[in-house]
Amino acid sequence: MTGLRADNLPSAQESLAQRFQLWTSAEFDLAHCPVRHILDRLGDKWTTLIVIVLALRPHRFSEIRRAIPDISKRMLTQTLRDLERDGLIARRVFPTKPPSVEYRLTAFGESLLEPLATLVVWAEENQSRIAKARAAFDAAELSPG
Amino acid sequence: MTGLRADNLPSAQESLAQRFQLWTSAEFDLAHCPVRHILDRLGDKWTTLIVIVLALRPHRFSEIRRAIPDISKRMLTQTLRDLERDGLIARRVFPTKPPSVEYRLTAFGESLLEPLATLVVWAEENQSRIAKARAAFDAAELSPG
DNA sequence: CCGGATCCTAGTCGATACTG
DNA sequence: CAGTATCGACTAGGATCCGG
Repeated sequence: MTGLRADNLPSAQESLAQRFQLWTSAEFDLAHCPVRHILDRLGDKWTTLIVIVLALRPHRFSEIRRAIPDISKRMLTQTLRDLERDGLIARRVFPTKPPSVEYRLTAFGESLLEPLATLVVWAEENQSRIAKARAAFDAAELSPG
Repeated sequence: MTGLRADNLPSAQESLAQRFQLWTSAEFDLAHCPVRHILDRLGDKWTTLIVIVLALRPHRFSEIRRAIPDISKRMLTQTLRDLERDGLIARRVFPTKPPSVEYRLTAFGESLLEPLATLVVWAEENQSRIAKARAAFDAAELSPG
């Protein structure tokens, strides 16, 4: 407790730091932590977007492409398969002609929505602040040369 | 409202879907959305880990390296600079000899902790479930093939 | 001790063409 | 419509050497 920097932190944040503490303790191998794999996956270029699109309602393959215009078929296929593999989305084929395939979040996938929304909301609320910080930083780098 | 798939969603999740709905509306350009840049940054290989380490207390450069054994100097330097540029961490140089440099979260950086923790906790709680889903999926791929 | 500069490899992703 | 296969560009990131 005393080892933590709790000077100006509300107590909620302090317990949060303790939570991370467990996480970084020696018995926990940060280098090979399975949580890292999950975060890597979530952090990849398309996963989050696709999950958000499917959060609205089930979509067909082409619908997702239209919703995310700059994704290629290749990446869409691949990311959908990864998400299916992880049990976050379900794939359902209708034997129509031409065939159609529907993707939807599983209940498990829906459980990810709330944590994800927390982060997205933070990003939304702070994007201008980050943009300003970047501009200020870049400007400061040039003047004192 | 009726367009949403609210069949088996608790109402909290429903409003969450509506939140995403705004986000994906036509006026909002998903392809060039600034939020994507932020999530990309957060999702990169090292950012999250470094933020978590600094959440515990300020660290010196070498301390962070020890906390995250498999990061290279190159990537640590680069990621720290990016985080500083975004205003999430502060860099302080002590003119000792040899010099030492301390990194700590800014107040802004601390505001990221809670959303981040939400996601990390989810990942922690569900890692075994994902591992099982992957194993099942991979097994199913081989047998009917 | 901190970290910049350079070189180089390995994985990632987009474009294109093709299948069922 | 919903993919698969192949190729080539791009880049993240590790190794190494060097400077303050």
